[in-house]
Amino acid sequence: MATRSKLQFIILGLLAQENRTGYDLTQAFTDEIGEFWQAGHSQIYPLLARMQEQGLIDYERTVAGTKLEKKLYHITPAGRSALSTWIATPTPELAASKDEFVLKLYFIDSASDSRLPGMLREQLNVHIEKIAHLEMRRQLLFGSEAERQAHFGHFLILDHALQRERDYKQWLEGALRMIEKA
Amino acid sequence: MATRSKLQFIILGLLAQENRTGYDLTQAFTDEIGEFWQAGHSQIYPLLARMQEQGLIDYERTVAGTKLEKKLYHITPAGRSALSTWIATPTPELAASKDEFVLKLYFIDSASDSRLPGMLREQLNVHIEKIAHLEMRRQLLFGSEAERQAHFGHFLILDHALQRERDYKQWLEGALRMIEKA
DNA sequence: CCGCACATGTAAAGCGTTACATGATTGC
DNA sequence: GCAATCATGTAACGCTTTACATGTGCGG
Repeated sequence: MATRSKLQFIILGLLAQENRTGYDLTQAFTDEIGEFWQAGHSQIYPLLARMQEQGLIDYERTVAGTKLEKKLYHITPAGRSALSTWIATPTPELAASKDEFVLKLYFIDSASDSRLPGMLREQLNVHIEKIAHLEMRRQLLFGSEAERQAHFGHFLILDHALQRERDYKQWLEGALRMIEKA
Repeated sequence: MATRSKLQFIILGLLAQENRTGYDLTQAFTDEIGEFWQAGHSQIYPLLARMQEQGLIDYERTVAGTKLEKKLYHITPAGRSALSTWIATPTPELAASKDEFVLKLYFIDSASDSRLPGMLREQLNVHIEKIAHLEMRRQLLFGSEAERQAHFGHFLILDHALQRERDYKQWLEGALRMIEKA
């Protein structure tokens, strides 16, 4: 029964919001939900074809200009049903975080390892930039109370991402303090 | 050049600590580092063979009882060098977190969605249990200052995992308060 | 007319999970 | 003797990334 990828549900969710082309969906993984999930067009187009065969989605051809064909996909009732079922299904357990930096730390035994300060500071910069980026997006998307109400789930997870990054930053700063004392 | 999986470096790191069989390595992904990374034996055995061909590791056959062969792997100088290079390489960017629960939230638009309270509470339980588990491990592995000093990196990341889970819990509690007010 | 964005695909290679498959050792 | 654990592999399938491949539309 394999991994039953979440990608198809993301696509269903995005198509439930509005009709989109494969290209639009690809863009969404950069702009909208790149924070939470990633996928390239070479994964999306074949999956769209399979989902259409399964009746979860369908498309109509439209033409831009004189020749350029677009397939504008929309969700079917069966697709809506599958999406709804997925959302209602308990989320059993979270996978390991697979954070490469954390993994590297695992193999450093001594607090006085000469590589540690550089590694921690470099990572600190990465997260400081991430925080700035998330704060900007939060302001942009959810500056007003009305927008929070209209996309409450999105607001929640953006808020969560921001908290997580701030926590990560604090942890790195704490680690730096620990090794400085030693 | 493909993804250049991190798994091989984990194996190098584990073999740098002590010599192990494929079976031992598999166990390590349950006991020791299951918190941070996962891998099954069917991924490990073929990779060990490839790494041995590349000269990163080697093994000697040993026999338990009268017949049962074990391959006891050890890291080679080339393997140590590869491990060291990997650790020293800047960690460019973290992948998206791929948290399925967060993904589901993204598709919930309204704070009054009837599924929200149940989803949040269920997830809260998951994380409360995780916190308890991590606190136990922290106590078990790093109850004494000496143990923190001997495996500083491991201590740091366990501490980080714990902080992350506490943060997650607080976020869920905050979300629950928000929807109760509405 | 040039470059960038729009638009859609396929191919190759490796990663990762689940299932299939086999056999020995140890403790009860 | 039987079960749990030790021990090592292969196969099938799907996911994911990178690269290959092609062509249109639009604005300057």
